[in-house]
Amino acid sequence: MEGSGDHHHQTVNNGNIGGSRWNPTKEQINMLEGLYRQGLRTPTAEQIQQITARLRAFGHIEGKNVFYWFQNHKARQRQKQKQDSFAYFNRFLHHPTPPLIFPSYHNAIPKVPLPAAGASTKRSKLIPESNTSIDKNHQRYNKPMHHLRNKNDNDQFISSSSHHQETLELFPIHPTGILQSRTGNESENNMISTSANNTPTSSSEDNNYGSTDHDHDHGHPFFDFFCGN
Amino acid sequence: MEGSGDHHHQTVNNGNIGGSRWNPTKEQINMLEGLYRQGLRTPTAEQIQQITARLRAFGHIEGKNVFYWFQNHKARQRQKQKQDSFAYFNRFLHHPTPPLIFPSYHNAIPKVPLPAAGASTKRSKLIPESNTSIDKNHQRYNKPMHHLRNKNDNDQFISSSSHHQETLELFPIHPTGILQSRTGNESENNMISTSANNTPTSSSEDNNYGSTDHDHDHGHPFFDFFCGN
DNA sequence: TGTTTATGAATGAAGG
DNA sequence: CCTTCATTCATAAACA
Repeated sequence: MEGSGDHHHQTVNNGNIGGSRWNPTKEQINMLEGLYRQGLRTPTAEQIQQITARLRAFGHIEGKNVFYWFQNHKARQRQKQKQDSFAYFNRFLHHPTPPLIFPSYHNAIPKVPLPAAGASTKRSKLIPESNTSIDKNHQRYNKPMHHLRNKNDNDQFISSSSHHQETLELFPIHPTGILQSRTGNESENNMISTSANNTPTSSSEDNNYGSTDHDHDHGHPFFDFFCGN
Repeated sequence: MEGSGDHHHQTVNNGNIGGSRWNPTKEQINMLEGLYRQGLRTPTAEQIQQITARLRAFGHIEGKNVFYWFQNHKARQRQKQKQDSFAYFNRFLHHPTPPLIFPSYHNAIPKVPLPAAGASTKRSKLIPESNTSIDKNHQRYNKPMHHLRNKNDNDQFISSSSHHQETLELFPIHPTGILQSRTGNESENNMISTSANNTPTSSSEDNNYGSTDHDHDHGHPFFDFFCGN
């Protein structure tokens, strides 16, 4: 029925055409919201598959649309709610007259998150974590520090400069022709090159080098800019 | 007009000031991508140092930026690949006319070998549990791919091949009281909790489930067909 | 029809 | 490495 009229200028793109961004139909949005209200926050892959499949009956839709929708919706509900709670809180501050006490037996609490509820947002951590650790075995960069940066040259945290090495071998001006496999040996020159005949040939299996290289089509020097371009 | 102030209008923050998050310049991205295509996936500490040093010539940048960039880029490229393979795989599943009959489809998805890439997919992890009932349903949507202004018809996502029956529980019509899947078990879920009396069925922010009738386009509970039961 | 708002999409940054 | 959150960008939609 709803499809016969379509008078609600649902705009175009429902038919998947256009190429612009996905524009959900009312039905799709209703369903997504319904799911969200049911508690669905971050659907799994399977869930997304199912949702997408069902929603497809109402118009073009892809898995990523569902994924993004939930991401955005959750994030925005949260931020909106944050503001609300703030306003709510402010109201209390400005209004020393609470409307009424919540009945204890009736649980319809408006759930006020209260921005500063102690252990709130864990993301706002200020942990005194001085990361900057290196893999003991491979001298690998481990989680960088998130804050407390020098704003200058704080990159030295990486290596203890125990062994000096060519500082700029990473971007050789001349095509050395060898694609390094860092990690192979700290002593080795852990730098990539702009070579064309660089086949990982993975000497070391652990070396995460050409494992899934499905997107590298070496054939031309990419680093001309490094060299001068 | 570019004489001395060769600052492209790359939005802001390229000058390092501001304190916001790193906003890579085009040059920086080009170089990073170039390195990536050359096979660099997880640069070592020294490599990061060098890369950072080089890229700093184009704008403010820190080691952690490079570190994160590689991590994100790698992960997202992989996701993209997964999406593609899934779309490819799904094509057969959805079409009543597959080029050939499927050998087995009960469980354990046959890792489709990527239509366009030779992805060896040795990373495993991405799926088949097949046995052991540990299945905690951990397979999540791995982020959709981001096609650069390119409209593609691929959707779907990682599979996980879990033939688990959770399929039906995804959309419970009636408030069973249990959250269909893992959703708010991450601890942080949603801060609120003034009373700690949170009902699992209803998330947190939106507690108006079912009755607010803001979604009445169809004359039937939108989830009954979702249930597909 | 130009401006504002809502929201899909992308990605840097972390946490675990 | 994988998952998730926060920000931001881009643009269709809503509005006056």
